[in-house]
Amino acid sequence: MTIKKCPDGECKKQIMAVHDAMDVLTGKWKISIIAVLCYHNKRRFSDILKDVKGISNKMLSKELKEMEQNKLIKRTVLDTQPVTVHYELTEYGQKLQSVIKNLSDWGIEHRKEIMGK
Amino acid sequence: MTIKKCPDGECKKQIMAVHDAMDVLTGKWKISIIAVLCYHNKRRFSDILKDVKGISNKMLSKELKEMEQNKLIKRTVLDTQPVTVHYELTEYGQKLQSVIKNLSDWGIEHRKEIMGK
DNA sequence: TTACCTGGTTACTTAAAGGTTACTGTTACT
DNA sequence: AGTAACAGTAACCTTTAAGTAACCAGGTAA
Repeated sequence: MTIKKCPDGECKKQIMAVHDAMDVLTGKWKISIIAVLCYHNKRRFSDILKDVKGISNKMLSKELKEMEQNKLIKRTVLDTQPVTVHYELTEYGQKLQSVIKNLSDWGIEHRKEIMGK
Repeated sequence: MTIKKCPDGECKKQIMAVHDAMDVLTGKWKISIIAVLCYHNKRRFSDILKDVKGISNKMLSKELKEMEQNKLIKRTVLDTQPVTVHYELTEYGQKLQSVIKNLSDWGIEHRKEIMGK
């Protein structure tokens, strides 16, 4: 990567786009939820509640709703005895994985840098 | 990218690393500040204040301080008439650019996806 | 009938992030 | 003497994010 001067306006678009992406990833829980859904392709509400340590049902419900609106996950209601609900990453949501990998790689380097290498 | 099952513990490390990276990038202003410092290699406090629209001196001061602690930027006090201070990305901070590029690319796709393609 | 499971919602409270305004100290200009 | 630029600080207030606890509806099983 080289430092490139933005041809006027380009910079702002890029900053907007980064913020769009960040909106989807920020908060205390979203990344953990995405990770769970990477690991177990399909997962029920109460399972995710157990997988993501510390999250409350309120927060989980809220985050899942947001992520569904953002088309990152798909919600499926199953016609079982006590109704169960499946959540899974959409094909599109799975594209986040490379973004997350990238962040994670930098984060690992960062920790080394700060903690003293 | 394929969905890979984490060999136990790997997942948690990755999630931690992503959160480490996010800590550095979240908040309303940090990405804009980094962008400004990408564009003009060196920049004074009052200039950044003008470049980043809407930021207050309090916030700018706070964010710059944090970013300096995280070794992303370098602060240089110049011995001029009214003292001026230069801020610039460290070599290490410049590595964030590929991360930001990645986020931005996904963000652009995301906006298309949500707004209706 | 009472109690429990699932997947939530609602109301209330606390903690963190961010905004606003005013102020400091230094030098220089008029 | 008064004002202005620079790089911040401090005090105070508002907004947003998150936590806690109770509750609800539909169905099951004892």
